[in-house]
Amino acid sequence: MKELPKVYEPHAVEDRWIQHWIDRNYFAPDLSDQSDRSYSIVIPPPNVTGSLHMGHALNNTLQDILVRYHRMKGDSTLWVVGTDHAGIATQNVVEKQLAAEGKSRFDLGREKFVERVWKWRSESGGTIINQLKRLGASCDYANERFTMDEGLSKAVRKVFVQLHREGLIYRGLRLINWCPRCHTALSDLEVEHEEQKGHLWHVKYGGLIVATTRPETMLGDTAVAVHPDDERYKNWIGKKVLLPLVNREIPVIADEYVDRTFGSGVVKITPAHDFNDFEIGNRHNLERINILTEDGKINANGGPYAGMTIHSARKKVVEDLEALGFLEKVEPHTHAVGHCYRCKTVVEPYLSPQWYVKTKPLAEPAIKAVKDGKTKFIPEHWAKTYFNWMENIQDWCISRQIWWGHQIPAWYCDKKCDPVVSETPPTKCPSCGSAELTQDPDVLDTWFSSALWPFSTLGWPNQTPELKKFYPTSALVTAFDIIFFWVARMMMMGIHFMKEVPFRDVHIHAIVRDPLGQKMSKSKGNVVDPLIMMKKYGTDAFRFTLAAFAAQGRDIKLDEARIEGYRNFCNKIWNASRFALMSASPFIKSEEDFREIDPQLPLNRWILSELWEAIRKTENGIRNYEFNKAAQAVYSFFWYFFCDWYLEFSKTVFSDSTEEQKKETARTTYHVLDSALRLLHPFIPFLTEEIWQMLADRKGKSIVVSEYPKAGKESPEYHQARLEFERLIEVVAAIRNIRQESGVPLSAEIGIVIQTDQFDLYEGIHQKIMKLAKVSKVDLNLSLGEPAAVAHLSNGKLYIPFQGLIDLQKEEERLKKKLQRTVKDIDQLKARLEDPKFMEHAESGLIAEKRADLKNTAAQKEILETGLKLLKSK
RNA sequence: GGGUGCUUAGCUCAGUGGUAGAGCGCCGCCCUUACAAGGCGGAUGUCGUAGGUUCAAAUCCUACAGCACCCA
Repeated sequence: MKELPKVYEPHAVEDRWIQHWIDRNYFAPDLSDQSDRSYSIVIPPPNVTGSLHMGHALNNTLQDILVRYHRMKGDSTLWVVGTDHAGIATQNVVEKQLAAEGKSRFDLGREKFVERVWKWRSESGGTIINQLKRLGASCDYANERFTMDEGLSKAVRKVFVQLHREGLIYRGLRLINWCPRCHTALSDLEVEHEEQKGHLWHVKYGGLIVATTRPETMLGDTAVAVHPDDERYKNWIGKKVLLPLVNREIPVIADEYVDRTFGSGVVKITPAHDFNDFEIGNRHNLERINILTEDGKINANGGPYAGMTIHSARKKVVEDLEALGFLEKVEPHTHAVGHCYRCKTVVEPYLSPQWYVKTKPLAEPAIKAVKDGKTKFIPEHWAKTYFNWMENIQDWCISRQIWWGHQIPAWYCDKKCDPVVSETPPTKCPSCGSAELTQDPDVLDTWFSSALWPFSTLGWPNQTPELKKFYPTSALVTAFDIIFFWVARMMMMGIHFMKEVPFRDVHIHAIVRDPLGQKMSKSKGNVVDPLIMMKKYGTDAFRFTLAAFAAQGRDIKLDEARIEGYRNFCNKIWNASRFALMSASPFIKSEEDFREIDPQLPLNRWILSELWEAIRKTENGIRNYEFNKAAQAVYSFFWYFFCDWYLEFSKTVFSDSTEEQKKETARTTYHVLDSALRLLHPFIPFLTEEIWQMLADRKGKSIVVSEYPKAGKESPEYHQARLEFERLIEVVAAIRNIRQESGVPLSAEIGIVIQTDQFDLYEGIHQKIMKLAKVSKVDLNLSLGEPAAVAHLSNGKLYIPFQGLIDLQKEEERLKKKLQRTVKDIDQLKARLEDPKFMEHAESGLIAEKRADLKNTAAQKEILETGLKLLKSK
């Protein structure tokens, strides 16, 4: 007999097992496996600067459930882990460190700065990986990847060069989104639009009134535009107006783009500082006047305003306009302003030469792949979001003016020939032969390398066994907010370079929100730290909570009370196991005693059949990404069927049965517990391993690589056992109800009588009724000698003779309450069955069902009325 | 402006055509030798509003309201 503490203490257990699993290499894929049963997932690589937040916790818990499940199913399973170099974010971190030392990156120079980032990475970059381990994530840690690894960098260069050769990467001078703080271009996606209260200034341009939200950009105006059909301004088209303050003559042009209803219907055109204006400028061949520096200050083109920030220039321009009488009026106005997704600085449209990916040719096959079902979104409706973006995709600006990242493999010669794009540094310019070559100083967008993640991590461009076995990957698990950033781009690159989609399934899961439903963010200060939750309630309980919350199509408002509830569940598992070890272990010698069982007792057959049902439901849930359903199935099986009923019933066997029956029940207890642990293991890895090891000498094997439980076939005998236990539970519940509601103290001994014509159903279960319902005597079909409390059973009637124990008043109330409900039910059922339309249209099975319901309810009513009569006769 | 999702018990959420469910909380009774982080019993809902389809609607359709998010 083994003795365990009463309360489960998770922390020591968690630390011990994760290390054990890693040491034993359980998470490594089996490449020698010759079958084609493989399962692979690549982790959405967390930023190397990151630390585990709720989004990671949920994302990786779900992946781990999938991966552990498939590993137990015997699939050759690989979960690729690694981090993303997170160009701008990481550079910001190190620049901040430098700033604290009073230095900038320019003081160090590029080479020294990059060295410094690498140093930072080797010291602090492992944080999030360690946190993943604490979460129990069963990744292949032995083969951790990093987007700046030599192998992955080689893939990046190869992709760049090939796309360039194919004309899918080009360099162009266009407007880009410029972050004046990060000093770099951003892609459209990296700009977050936010509604802001601003003003609409109405300014006199000669005889015209122009409405603008950004008066300072007038320094770069090269036209004003009206709608060609706008009668008010027909005569102005082709004329010139004088730009105030700047005193430059600019043309009045006509363009369909102008919204006649906005402001005065006349807009200023600043081709170098507004995306729409840029397009208009191209159409009308307008001059582009850049008025900003890279710091976001007014440059020399701004005349007297040069050197001012945008903000102060705006203020001064407005003041000057007003002073000179050019300001017609000012209105409050709300408009969307773009901010840098990394540092939240307002971004500026800025004219600058950058590298682009021509996305349309890549997007088309990526759209088709989803339409053809080669990749499936789960839930399906996210495909719409994907299509919507892909079908309207813009060319992707991939160059960044920072130092940390993959430097663009393009070189320029001193003669200004076309750039040389090459995987290795060229020695001379192929056009002019010059050996004076300088590499493009820019680096690539971080998402460029993440787009290659599903194949670059598997060794591409080398044809490795991993690539062969695990590409395409089985599933990608992520949140909706990076469908564009990442999922779509992986689709494009994967299909283009591998000729095959990067993953079969894309499961889009919820976003974790705070209790008020707001997105968690550091700036709002509403973040719940998963590490604190894990510490407070145990990692297993925390993981189970996330799974239980992970219903498709709804965000998660994290409620700490739920975590506490599942902490209690873990404790329940612990104590049920404790009981099993105490009561059943004397009958168990080894695994052999409970691995295969063929029980004869209905009790044991019944729990097996419930176990199988739970296995089917859990497995279905996992396979369909319905993690909440899977969690619910395994939770209710364990707590309700196994603990509340089976273990309680088993006590009657252990206290009063033959040795043979005890042995069978012990073996079943172990078998069911062992299976339940394996069923729970993908959700609750640590606790299940701990107990699984206690059940028997596992000879060094781990539950991690144990076999996933299988649902057995339900024979007629098992079905019979199930019916018997449904009856039994019904009787016990009825007795308990009477006891409690009619005020019979637990200490009081009561006897019961069951009247039934299905004798055999109740014959064998007296002991169990007596034990669970605290009954001292059960008689079958005995004629009643005295008045009794009554209850209806599916196959008979239950009587509890008053014996002076039942509170008559309370019993009357109980009966009346029940009767009331019965009468209501009968009325409803009758109305249904008497409705000719219902009888005409409803399926015959349903009608039969309703008839049976009515018969049953009528019998119930009858017995309750009998009960009331008995009371009166007393 | 275009789009998506949500609105069910006090709270957090399941529930895609047949008499509304779970956890937590609440009200009783129990320290019954696995577990008080527990056991047993109980109460609780015009399923956002208004129409429509249907024999039958939380569930399908339409409109509206509120909330959240995405895109421009």
